[in-house]
Amino acid sequence: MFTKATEYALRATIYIAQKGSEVAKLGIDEIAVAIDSPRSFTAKILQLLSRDNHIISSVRGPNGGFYLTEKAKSLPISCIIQAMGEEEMLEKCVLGLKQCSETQPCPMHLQFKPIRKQLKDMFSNKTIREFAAEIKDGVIFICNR
Amino acid sequence: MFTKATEYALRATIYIAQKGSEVAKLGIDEIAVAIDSPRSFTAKILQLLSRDNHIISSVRGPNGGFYLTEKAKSLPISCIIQAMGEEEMLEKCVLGLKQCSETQPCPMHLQFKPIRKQLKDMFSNKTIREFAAEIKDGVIFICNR
DNA sequence: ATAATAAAGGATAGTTTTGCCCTTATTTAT
DNA sequence: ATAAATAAGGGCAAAACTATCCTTTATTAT
Ligand code: FES
Ligand code: FES
Repeated sequence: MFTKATEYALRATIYIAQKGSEVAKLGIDEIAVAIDSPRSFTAKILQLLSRDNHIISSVRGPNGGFYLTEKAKSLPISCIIQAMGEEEMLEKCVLGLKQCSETQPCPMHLQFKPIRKQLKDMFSNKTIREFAAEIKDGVIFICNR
Repeated sequence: MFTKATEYALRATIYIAQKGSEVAKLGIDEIAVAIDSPRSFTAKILQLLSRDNHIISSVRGPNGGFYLTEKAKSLPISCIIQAMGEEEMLEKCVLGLKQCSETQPCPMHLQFKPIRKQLKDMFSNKTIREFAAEIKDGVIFICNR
């Protein structure tokens, strides 16, 4: 469905939102272990989400690390997908036609459209905070290796 | 959603099912133009669907080409996805956890599962013939460049 | 000030996917 | 038989994706 990079972005952001805070930032090592992802690759992704997209906040130096502001936690999960440049996944034709079109639809369009709509809604209507909250309950996981 | 290879496989198979027959086989050139795909890459894919998976039939030499038997046209579209080795797309965790699990679900599992089910049903319940038939009506397209 | 810490950034390598070209094998038509 | 047509197959190159390593910069604690 998504690239590895986007999967790591989603898992990392949700994990940081759940476990970290401005006064208890999380280091890249802890994050990579927690979400079971390659350390350096994950670092690059967090850099992108932080530097270019301001979804994640980061501070260098001792006691530095990553965290999400309360405002950032209120963003819909779809903003991560956008930041990773995969928003077209939620728009494009399932058969790969140049563009998904109502006037020149592919054979799957009619059935696929409402399903894609549900996906879009799922990513648009729930915030990072809401997804993160579920993990705290202990019946939901961000890693199951 | 799917790789380019699988998109081409789906488009090509549906096109061949609609336009071709045992007495009017389609050449790779016509197919590639019709579905707007790279010729040689598409040839490799048809080879795979033909040689290894017996979804498509092929004959070499003059008047040769590709076609689908009536039996093959009755296969569900999901068999193409399987042949292309992408069946896990319909099973795996949307966040990329090692495995999608009921006992250790990710934060999206509960919402995602029914959506994925609809996708699976769409691919399992409709045959290649049914998707192909829609194109004949002229209001459905397999290429819109 | 200095040293330690942790993210930022740059370079590079490995892998997979996508795409192209050219030769070979098979079938048909003459 | 021979020639022509057409898929099969091998090899390779370009691009995208994934991953690692090392240096630099910023921040904090002492
Ligand atoms: S045209 Fe194919 S999904 Fe809309
Ligand atoms: S565990 Fe993530 S979708 Fe099932």
